[in-house]
Amino acid sequence: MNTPDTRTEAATCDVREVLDLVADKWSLYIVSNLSDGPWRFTELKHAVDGISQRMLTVTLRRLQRDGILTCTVHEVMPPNVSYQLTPLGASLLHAAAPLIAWSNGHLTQIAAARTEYDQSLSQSNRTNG
Amino acid sequence: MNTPDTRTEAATCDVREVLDLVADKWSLYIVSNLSDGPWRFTELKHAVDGISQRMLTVTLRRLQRDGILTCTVHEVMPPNVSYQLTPLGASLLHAAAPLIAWSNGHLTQIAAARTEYDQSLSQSNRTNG
DNA sequence: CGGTATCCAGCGGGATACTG
DNA sequence: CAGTATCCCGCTGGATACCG
Repeated sequence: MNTPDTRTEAATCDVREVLDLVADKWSLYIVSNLSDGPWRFTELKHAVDGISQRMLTVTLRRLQRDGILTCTVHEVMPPNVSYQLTPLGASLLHAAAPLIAWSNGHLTQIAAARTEYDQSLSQSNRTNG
Repeated sequence: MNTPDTRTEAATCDVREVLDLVADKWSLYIVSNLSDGPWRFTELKHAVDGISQRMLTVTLRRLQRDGILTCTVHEVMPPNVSYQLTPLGASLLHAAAPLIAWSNGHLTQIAAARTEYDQSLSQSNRTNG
């Protein structure tokens, strides 16, 4: 068992099965929001901007199934359901934190790269007819 | 300008624009493979198991547009095209490394959580009719 | 060798209406 | 309040054929 060096661990096919956890449209938002503690369904719906009721339910179930969060139902009227990260979920958020930070830090750089690429494309289009 | 504490940076809507870089089916594989240095098209096609010619081209163009990698064309016969990470791409891979490592380390735990969840579902189905 | 072009199936996900 | 159910559109991505 060697200690891994600076070399990045390879992303194998198995990894994608797990990366799909956060590779969909909403999971990382939800997990990120739950870092504070338990949230109720409607609170999440307002916090996660633009999510539909259906996708919130679907995504929560998926994350619950994968052991990322727990769903606690208080059977009162009106119903009270709260979601919070499991230790596994917290560790996922912890692992994703550098990538989230990287995203926040490189938004403008990437936007610039896109603009430059698109412009160089339209330039060559004019040149080549 | 406060120094961020242990609290995870929030994933805002902007972030998804960037996370989409790696949230598709193939990007992270390709970026991960390119950590070694420049690769040619066909080499990548063999390294990234299961990818089609079309998806390799599409994904490489997207990553190139976003400034993650560069495409160098040697106009000889037969054609020789090599791809390699930009500094931006290398920093992306660096930021994604913890998440990739987390995925590798929790494959079994997540599979177990899924099995347990599915079994508890079928149990309650039998109970409730 | 390294692409493009075209066609098409599957599913992610939005809108809407209904329920306990 | 916290969901389900249904419909449907668009995009991702696979298969295949052709090109410089």
